Amino acid sequence: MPEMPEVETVRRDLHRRVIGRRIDAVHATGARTVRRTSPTIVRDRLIGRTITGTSRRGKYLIVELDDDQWMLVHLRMSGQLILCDGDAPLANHTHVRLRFDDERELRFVDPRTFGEVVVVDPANLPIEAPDVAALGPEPLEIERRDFDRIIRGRRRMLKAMLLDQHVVAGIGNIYADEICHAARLRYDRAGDSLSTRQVGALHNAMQSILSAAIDARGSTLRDAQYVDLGGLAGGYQDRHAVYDRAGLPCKRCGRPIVRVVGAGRSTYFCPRCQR
DNA sequence: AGACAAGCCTGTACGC
DNA sequence: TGCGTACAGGCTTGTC
Repeated sequence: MPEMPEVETVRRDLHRRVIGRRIDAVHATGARTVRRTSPTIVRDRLIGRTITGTSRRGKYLIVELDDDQWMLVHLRMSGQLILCDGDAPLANHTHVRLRFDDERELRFVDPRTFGEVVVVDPANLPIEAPDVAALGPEPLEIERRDFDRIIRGRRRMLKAMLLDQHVVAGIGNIYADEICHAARLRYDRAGDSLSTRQVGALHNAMQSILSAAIDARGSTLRDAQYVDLGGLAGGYQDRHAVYDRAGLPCKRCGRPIVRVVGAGRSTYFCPRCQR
């Protein structure tokens, strides 16, 4: 499940390996993947373009083109970006292929087809990609004071706010649970019940967990949905303190981790460490 | 064989 | 009434 650390890992790989490459051919065969526009539009906007940079907003990967357009990629649950030789065998569920001038290909592979690829004019972002324009601040950039104001100004559950891309952009189910555990706060604490000190701990946990996850090249779970640009797994899953560890001992206190289900999603936490 | 994994949007219902 | 909030449903396929 690619979240911000996984997307950032792919972005950094991409940045090192495709800057300056020209797109000579485009195969956009997965209509659902390019649903925001169409296969024809995606192809026409990409052919002949040279990649000039990369960036990221939340879980959106941004590939910057020489005509100032952006190719936006969202991996959602099962999307993968793979860079390989143009003659490498095609994986199942390959929906978009960009052939570069050096014969390599960037491929978007996505079994569940929740992910998407779209080419937009960033000057028209609120029109062409309103969801991207509406994203909240980056979790590694937001100041403690601003974070405090947002979190403590609402009654909502802590985890719901961490997951809300308008509040802070890039956190998903795995890191939300890990951050709450590191901050020693229950997932269901109401924002306005937290002290300044507790939100400070949350801010610190958010930045340290996400930074450590980026350093470890992200989390690859048993289903191996997330791999990096070269198809390799990340390393942060071995350091998860709570996620997918129901019944296993808490790494801090030794008591069993509990799994609860709310709104159709699993939450893992330690009832002793998190209050 | 069916539960489960989950991001994100939409629609709906609820409580204060 | 209205706002903020919570959650089910929809979309999807591979895995256990």
